[in-house]
Amino acid sequence: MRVATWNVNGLRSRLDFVKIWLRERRPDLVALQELKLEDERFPHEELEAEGFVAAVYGQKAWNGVAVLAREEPEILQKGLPGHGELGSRLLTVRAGGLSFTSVYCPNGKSVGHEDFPRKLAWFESLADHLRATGTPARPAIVGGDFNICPEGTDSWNEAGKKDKIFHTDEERARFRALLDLGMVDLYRRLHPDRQAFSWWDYRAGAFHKNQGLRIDFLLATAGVGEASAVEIDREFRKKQEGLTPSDHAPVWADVSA
DNA sequence: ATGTCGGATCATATCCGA
Repeated sequence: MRVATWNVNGLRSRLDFVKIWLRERRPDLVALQELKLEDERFPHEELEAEGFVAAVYGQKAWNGVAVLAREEPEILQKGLPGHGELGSRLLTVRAGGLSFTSVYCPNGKSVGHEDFPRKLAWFESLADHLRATGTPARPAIVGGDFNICPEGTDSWNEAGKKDKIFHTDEERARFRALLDLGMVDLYRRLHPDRQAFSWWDYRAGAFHKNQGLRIDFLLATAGVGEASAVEIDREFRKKQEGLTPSDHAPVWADVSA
């Protein structure tokens, strides 16, 4: 079974691009983030034509998460309890024999901004929620845009970004706490020394210069087992058939479940 | 280059967020 996560940066603008990727990579379970649309505007019919049934937790203009599955997913959770004011950022379903979560973690803007402590608190609540729902003890995958570089190698400019947003010890401690629940970053486990990024700023030719960050992850519990392949789909950060890509590349993994 | 995107709005230009 192929699972994936992708921050699409606006599903209405990205739909044709997403369809190209779905046809090329044939995933079975996809966590989408940054839909930027309300539930009633989700393109169910077009995605059903591609062979997917979607569960959606949308929001007007900002945020919004969804899961694409091969069979009707059962919704287990919409939203991180206690954090509704930060928008639609979490959706958990039962699909493909897994608990499967799509998360769009808060950006935080900058250290010192009022959003930064909110980001840290959001991560603490995410860990609490996963623990309280017994997620680590079950076959589960949490996929999404975490807006944190867990280690120096996950940044194109670790030295220059020291103590800057996405690179702080505070954020890294919150991310590590998720792993300490009993989850593993599937990409990093299979590629322990590889520097690869999943996001590049649209501005300043960042992609061309490979000035990126690895901030999109598939976190899996022990019940999922080892992935036979995990890739960051850099090809799909490039234009496809003249269509503009998201600023994030998809990340996919082949798991045995 | 504070350089590009997507989306919303007292819209046809400017803002916000990333």
